Amino acid sequence: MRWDDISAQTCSIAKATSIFGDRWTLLIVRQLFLGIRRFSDIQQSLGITKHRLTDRLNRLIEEEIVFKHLYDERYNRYEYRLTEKGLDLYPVMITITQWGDKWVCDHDGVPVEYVHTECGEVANPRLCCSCCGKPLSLDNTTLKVGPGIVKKCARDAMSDVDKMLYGRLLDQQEQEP
Amino acid sequence: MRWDDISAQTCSIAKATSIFGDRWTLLIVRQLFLGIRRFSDIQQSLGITKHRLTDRLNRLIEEEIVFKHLYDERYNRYEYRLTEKGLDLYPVMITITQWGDKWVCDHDGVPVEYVHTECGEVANPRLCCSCCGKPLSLDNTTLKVGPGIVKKCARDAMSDVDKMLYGRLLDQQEQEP
DNA sequence: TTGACAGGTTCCATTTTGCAACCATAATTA
DNA sequence: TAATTATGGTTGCAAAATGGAACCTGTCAA
Repeated sequence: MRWDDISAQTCSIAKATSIFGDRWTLLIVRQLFLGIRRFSDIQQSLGITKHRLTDRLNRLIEEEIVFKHLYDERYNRYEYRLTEKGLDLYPVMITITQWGDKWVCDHDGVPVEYVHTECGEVANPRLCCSCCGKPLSLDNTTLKVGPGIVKKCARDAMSDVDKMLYGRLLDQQEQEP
Repeated sequence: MRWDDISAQTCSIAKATSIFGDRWTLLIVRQLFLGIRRFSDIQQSLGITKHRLTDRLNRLIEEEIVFKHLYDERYNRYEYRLTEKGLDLYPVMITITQWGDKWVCDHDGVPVEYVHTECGEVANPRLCCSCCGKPLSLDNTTLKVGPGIVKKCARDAMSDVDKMLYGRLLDQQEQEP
């Protein structure tokens, strides 16, 4: 499978991977969240080559995750900022951080903590059900095929990849309607 | 910066990126979550070459995210399963899926939905404060340096990368104790 | 006028990936 | 019994992505 074909898949993780599945992109986004926005600051703080950084930033701009903001008209200087689509990656950054904090952290402990300003406490974010508010886990959730697959199935437009990925789920749901 | 140096950083996102920052690893983990566990099934369903899949699975085993499980003694056949460390990636998978569903989904709609079995509804998972239970967002959270940085700072052991990343946060907190 | 800085681009070597062929073991079929 | 198939790989080479260093352009500051 070629790289372009991955982004063409129905799966949202595949599409996200086609954007972030490389050495640098997620780290660049992290810098932007931390307020490191200028080309040279990002470049030096990451130790990425200018070449690669130019490339990745352009990709992020193409994907409308980042935009260039003129912060100094006299000098014609730009900084890179997250769009709404980019800012929406906040939960992803948080869950990755938490996984890393738990499993790959060094003995000194967690490097940063999230504070919930409304209650003033360290937040320790966790995923909850938007309906009843209770915490979600692997044990109390199941997967269900959504409209994206149901529609494709109805008009016989499922790709081979889709069939392998979601076929089992579809079969289950057809048996117990 | 070389690839090995990235995993040596204090930042949890950097460490996670050093594991998942490639074309395939996250997609392999997705297959495992979906119950696609055998070498040839993963290989065919992803369109990854055997070569690469061997490589990535071994890396995941090294990182103790995946382990080999003998499922047929007669044939000496193994399947790949997620360890606790691997299963703990569930929130990451969910938040990435949600981001993808919102921003890069095709017009047919969401491919899969998460159902909360306790309340029976589609879950639409969101991050909440473990202390007060209220939803978290970029607007109601702030970052604070944790023990990992405080300790390194105290014994003057912050790397240059750490200083650039967390220096600003540290300064802020020293000013307003 | 010289130097420095921000923000790149160009060129080439190195590393990572993709593709195809091959291999070993065990089971199944002819 | 011999040939074929399935699983789970390994090997070798070409193609693509990445890293490193040098170079370029526009602006300002000394």
